[in-house]
Amino acid sequence: MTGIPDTGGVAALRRFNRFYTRQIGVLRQKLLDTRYSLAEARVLYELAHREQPTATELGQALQLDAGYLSRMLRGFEQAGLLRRRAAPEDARRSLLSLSAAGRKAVTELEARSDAAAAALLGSLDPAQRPRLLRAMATIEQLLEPAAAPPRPWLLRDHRAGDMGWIVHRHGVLYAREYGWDESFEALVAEIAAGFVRRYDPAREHCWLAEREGEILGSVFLVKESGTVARLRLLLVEPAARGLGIGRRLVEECVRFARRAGYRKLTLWTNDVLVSARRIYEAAGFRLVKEEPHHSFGKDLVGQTWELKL
Amino acid sequence: MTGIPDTGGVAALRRFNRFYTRQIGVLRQKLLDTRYSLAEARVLYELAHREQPTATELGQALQLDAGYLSRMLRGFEQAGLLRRRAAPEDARRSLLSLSAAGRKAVTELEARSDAAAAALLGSLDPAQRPRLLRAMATIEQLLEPAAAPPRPWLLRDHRAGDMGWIVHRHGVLYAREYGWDESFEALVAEIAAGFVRRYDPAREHCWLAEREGEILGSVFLVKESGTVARLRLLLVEPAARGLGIGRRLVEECVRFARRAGYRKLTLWTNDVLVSARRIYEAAGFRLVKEEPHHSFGKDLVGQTWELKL
DNA sequence: GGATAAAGTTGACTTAATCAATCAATTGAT
DNA sequence: ATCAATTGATTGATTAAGTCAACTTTATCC
Repeated sequence: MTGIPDTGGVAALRRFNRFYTRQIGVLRQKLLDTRYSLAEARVLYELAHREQPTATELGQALQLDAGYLSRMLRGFEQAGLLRRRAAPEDARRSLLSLSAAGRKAVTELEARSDAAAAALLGSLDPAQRPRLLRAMATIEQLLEPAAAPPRPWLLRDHRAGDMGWIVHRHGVLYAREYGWDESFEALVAEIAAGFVRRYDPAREHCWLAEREGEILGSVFLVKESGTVARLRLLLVEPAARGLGIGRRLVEECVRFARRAGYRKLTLWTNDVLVSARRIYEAAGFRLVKEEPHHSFGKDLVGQTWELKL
Repeated sequence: MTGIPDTGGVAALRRFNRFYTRQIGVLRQKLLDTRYSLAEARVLYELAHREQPTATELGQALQLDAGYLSRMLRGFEQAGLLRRRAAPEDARRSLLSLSAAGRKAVTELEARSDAAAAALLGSLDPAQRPRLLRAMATIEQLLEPAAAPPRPWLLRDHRAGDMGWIVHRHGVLYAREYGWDESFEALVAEIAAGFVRRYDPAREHCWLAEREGEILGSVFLVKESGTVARLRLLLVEPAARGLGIGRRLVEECVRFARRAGYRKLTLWTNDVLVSARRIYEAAGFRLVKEEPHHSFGKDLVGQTWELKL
């Protein structure tokens, strides 16, 4: 029965659909005391956000009947909201664009929608707002990955809770991807605790990659000796791989190490971590030592990589 | 400008509303090749899921015009889907209930909705389904806390990633609620790592309270000596307080300690943690020692509590 | 150059939804 | 006990929303 989800999931999904149908109904009410219907408002919105669309284009985007849309557009034109221009290369089509009055109407509608959305958000505990927005982004992303807007990520320094998060994700991901046992998570916890205990801001650093409050990756740079720095615990979330986050984190370490006056940057990893290997190679690291060991419940081959600074 | 959220949030919320309007439109299409409109389908659904409702009750629940609903109900009655019975205590009202044919119609509609929902879920990577459902539950909960269905929680043993999670939440919550610095998070990391390193399953345990994959609380019971056990790192998420999770976690420790043959259960806490104190008192712990100390960037009063087993 | 298709329009129509008026039963105040 | 006010439900009248099919014009493909 693969592909058939459990009944609980179906029921929950349907409940959410009923819930959000009501929710949208409530928001629609706020639109309805304008002179535009929901369909009209959506057409106006699309007109404002597209470059000279054709009627067919709008109809497909909004799943509207061509005849219905045709009349609606004529109405807009008569009301002075819309201008049509024959398409130069195809006289059957008209290129649609809003007039100044049309743009004004859209602006008013947008203001209303903004106000309704802001009211909804405003009614929430500020601490909960990011949770709501993140949940919405998750749903969009899962249901329509292609259309979801690109979300930028950035680097930041560590703060309360980050050490635990790093331990958590190392524990989960290495168990899932390589079957490593709990002793690895314990090791990461010890390293993270040691970092905080002996943290020397001038010579050590921790970076986290974050996207809308969600941590996507992390790395440590710690002092090994006066001239040698060590890169540790490079991690990128599976969902965020391929965005160049790993490369960026390593670059940041190299730059910091240079500036802090280290002569050499070293790191220890294992041969199974192939995508990390590629990042180290690209950053100029050289493999200087390999030796088998038994750790974390597995037979592994440890590798030492170095970069002259 | 408190209460006015940032524009980014408003834009994201509106985008989600547009997105889900389309989403619901797509699902509606699947309903539309039955002989019932969306409004009719919703009325039938409510009829099936309520005990002898009145027309007004339905109208309020679904925000339908009384006249529109009245005609719709007459239609259902003529089609043999609906039976009305005069309310014994108020002859103006009729109690509505589905006939066998009505229940059959609802069953068919439900099957369609189930199929549409299952198809949507089925198109997803199985690993992502819980993420979708959790995101939906989050939205429901945030936007309509009262109506969201109660979600049961349960206790489980620890597994990969849990130690890190526990460190993470301690770090975040004690920083936020009490302003403790990073050395506390480091201490928790050391304790968690030590637990894993020296774990003795017969005499030690870790419990986590979980709700739909989300961790709500945790506690450790560790060996102090042959006859003394120590309760450590009791934590309950702010969003889950008041559900009795803390009490349950402590009870579990006490039960385990008794069964493992310990003579005494001890714990160390700080006087600022007042709600934890109440839990310990209720479980029968006695405060045996208090002493001021300076830790985690604060002046605190440490407390030792004990329970004879 | 003729068949075919696409973009858009129009007429005819059905369904959905709203509003106001109405009626009967009930409630509450005196 | 009586009567105004309220409530539950229905009906008539009307408007808005949406669909379907026929049709015109222009473009495309052999």
